[in-house]
Amino acid sequence: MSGPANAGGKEDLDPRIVRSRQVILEATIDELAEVGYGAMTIESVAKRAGVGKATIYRQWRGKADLVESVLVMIKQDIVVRVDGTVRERVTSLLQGLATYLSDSRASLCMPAMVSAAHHDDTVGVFQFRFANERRQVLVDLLTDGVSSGELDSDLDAELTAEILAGPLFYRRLMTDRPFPVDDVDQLVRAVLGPAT
Amino acid sequence: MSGPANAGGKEDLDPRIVRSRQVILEATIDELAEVGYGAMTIESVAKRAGVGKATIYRQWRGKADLVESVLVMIKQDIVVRVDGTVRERVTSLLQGLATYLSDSRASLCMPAMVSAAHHDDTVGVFQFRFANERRQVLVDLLTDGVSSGELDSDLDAELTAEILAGPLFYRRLMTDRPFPVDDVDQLVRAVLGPAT
DNA sequence: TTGCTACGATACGGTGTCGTTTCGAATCCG
DNA sequence: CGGATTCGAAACGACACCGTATCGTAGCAA
Repeated sequence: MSGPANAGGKEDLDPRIVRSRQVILEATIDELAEVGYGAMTIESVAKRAGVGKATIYRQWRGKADLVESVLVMIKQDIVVRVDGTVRERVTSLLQGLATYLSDSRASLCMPAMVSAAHHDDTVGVFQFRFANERRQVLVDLLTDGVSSGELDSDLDAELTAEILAGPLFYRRLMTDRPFPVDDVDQLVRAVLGPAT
Repeated sequence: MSGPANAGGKEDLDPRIVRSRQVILEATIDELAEVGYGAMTIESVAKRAGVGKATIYRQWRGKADLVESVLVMIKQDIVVRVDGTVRERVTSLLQGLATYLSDSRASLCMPAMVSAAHHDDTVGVFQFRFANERRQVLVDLLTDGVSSGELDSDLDAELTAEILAGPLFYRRLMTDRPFPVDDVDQLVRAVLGPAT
C-alpha cells in the first residue's frame, strides 16, 4: 500500500476517460429508451453524447459490447431488509422493484433490453442471468418463510416468486402504466393471504 | 344478394394479391422474431418472402404499417368456455394463453412487439389496445365469479387478472423458458385458493 | 514547462437501406 | 383466346452507418 495510486480498479485512470465513459453510457441508455436496440447506432450515441465515434470505439468493441456495459451499470443492487417478518421483507423488496420500474430512467430502456436479449446472444446471456439473480433473491426469501413456518408449508417458492414479480413486469412491458408502488401491499395480501 | 361477387371483404380480390399478402406477412413475423423491429428492413422481408420490394410498397405504406397488419393477423381470438365453473373457465383461458406463448410462431415476435410498442406510436396504440382487450376478458370472467359468489367478494378482479396473467408474460419475456401449460392448474390454485 | 495522451471533429471507402421506377414474364378474368 | 393486372427482378440516386485514420486541440502528469 505504498503511494496514493493503484489501489482500486478504475479510479486512477485518466479523468478524461472516466468522464467520456460516463457520458457515453448515459447517452446509450437514453438512445435505447427512445429507439430501441436494433435501431440504435454508434453514431447516434456519439452525437447525443457529444463525443467522437472514435472515442467510443476506443473503449468498446461495438454495439453489443457497449450495451453490455449499460446492463452492468443499471443493474441496481437489490436491497433486502434483514429485519422484520418475511412478509415485510417481501413487501419491501417488491416496493423497491416497483419504484425502480416506475421511476428510473434506466427502466425506460427495459423494453429495448427485453427485445435485444431475444435477438442478440451476448445481450441475452447477461439479461437472463441478471433477471435470474434478482428472481433468486425473492425465491430464497420465500423459502426462508416456509422453513420458519411463517408461510404455508405447501407454498411453492419458485411459482410464488413469479406470481409476485410477474404483475410488476407485466404492467411495465405490456402497458404504458407501471405498477403503482402503493398497490404492492394489496398485491402481497392477495398472494400471501391476509396479514396475520 | 345478386351475383356471386362483392359479398365479403377481401375474398374477391385477385388471388395474386391474396397470396403475396400472405407470404409477406409471414415473412414479417419471422423477421420480427429473428432480428426485432428496429433492425427489420423492408428489403429483408422482401428477400425472405421471395418478393419484390415494390410488391410490399404496393400494399403497405411502410414498416409500421406492415407490422400493424401483422398485429391484427396474430391477434388470435380468445376462446372462452361458457360452460363450467368460473374457475374452470379461468383455467381454460390461461391454458390457451400459455399454449399460445409457448408454441406459436407468432409469439416468438412478442419481444419485438413489446419493444416496438414503446418506441413507435403507431405500433404502440395497437399493441396496448390489444393487450387491454385480452386482459378485459379475464377481468370480466373474474367479476362474474365474484357476483355469483363463487369467488371471494373482496377479490379485486383487475389485480387478480394481472396476478394470473403476469407470470405467463414474465416467463415469456424475461426468461427463455415459457410458462408450462401443465403448471397453469397450480397457478390458479395458488391464486384463487384450493379447489372447493 | 514539457512531453504525453485522450479528445472532438472530420473524412474516408464500403456497404446497406430507402422509396421509386422500369422492365418483361406470369397470371387472372371474362 | 386476349386485354388487363400483378408479379419478381433489377437499377436508380440519396442518404445513413460502418469501422478506421488523421487532423489540430486541450487537459493531464511530473
